[in-house]
Amino acid sequence: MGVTKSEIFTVGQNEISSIAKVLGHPARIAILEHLFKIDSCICGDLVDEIGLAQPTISQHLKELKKIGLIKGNIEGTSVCYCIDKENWSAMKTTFSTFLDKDLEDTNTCC
Amino acid sequence: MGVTKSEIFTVGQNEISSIAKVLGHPARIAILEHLFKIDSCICGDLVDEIGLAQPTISQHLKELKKIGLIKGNIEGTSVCYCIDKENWSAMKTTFSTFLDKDLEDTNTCC
DNA sequence: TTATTATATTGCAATATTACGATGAAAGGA
DNA sequence: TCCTTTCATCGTAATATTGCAATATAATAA
Repeated sequence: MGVTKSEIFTVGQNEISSIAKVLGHPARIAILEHLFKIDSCICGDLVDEIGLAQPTISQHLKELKKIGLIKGNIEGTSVCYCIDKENWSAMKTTFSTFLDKDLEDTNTCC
Repeated sequence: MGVTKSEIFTVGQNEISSIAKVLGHPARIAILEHLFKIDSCICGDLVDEIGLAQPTISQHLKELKKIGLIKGNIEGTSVCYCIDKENWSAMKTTFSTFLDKDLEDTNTCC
């Protein structure tokens, strides 16, 4: 089927998994790391930097943009992509809350 | 093609994306949350709890086990699955390092 | 206007993922 | 032994993802 049954899960579970899904590709991690590193970017740089074809990079940028982790400003014929720091922080909070679940309990079993 | 070109990315990028990919499904988030909540579990519980067919749950458990986030102990006819806390901590560290990249620089552009 | 540059979109092929019915395997109970 | 319970695996259908060539679009330059 290939279709995730999102409707049977909570909003929170879908939110976390949606973020994780977007982060679940090395090209998108590489893009984000590069954007953090130079703190401003145009798409052409990324094509050279990462080594995938231009349409492929464009597609990955679209995914990152869709969940709001990056934003792009048109500057002449090129586009300046950068991290959306506000959304990045919000995402980090959401994700960290999930990651820190191991701190909440002290029981042990196996 | 559907094939990720892992070889052009760094070990770190592949590591982070691999973890994220596994967390990129709400059923697996739900499983982890449930395991944290009751801190011990058998697979049957998860089938009732989550609402997917038993083979589907089993498949998701396999994915989680493959990257080491959970472990399973056979107990009679059932299996006791639980979080592998050591690996969970290691994963959290890896992931947090990536998430905290926004703290490393102060420049702004867009 | 025409050409150039930079990025987005379309279309498609290859492969991966999700889900589940059917079946298998292993342990315990009757 | 045979049955039941519990979970894993197999096989398969439907859909999603990845990647790229070709093409479209938009802005600027000549």
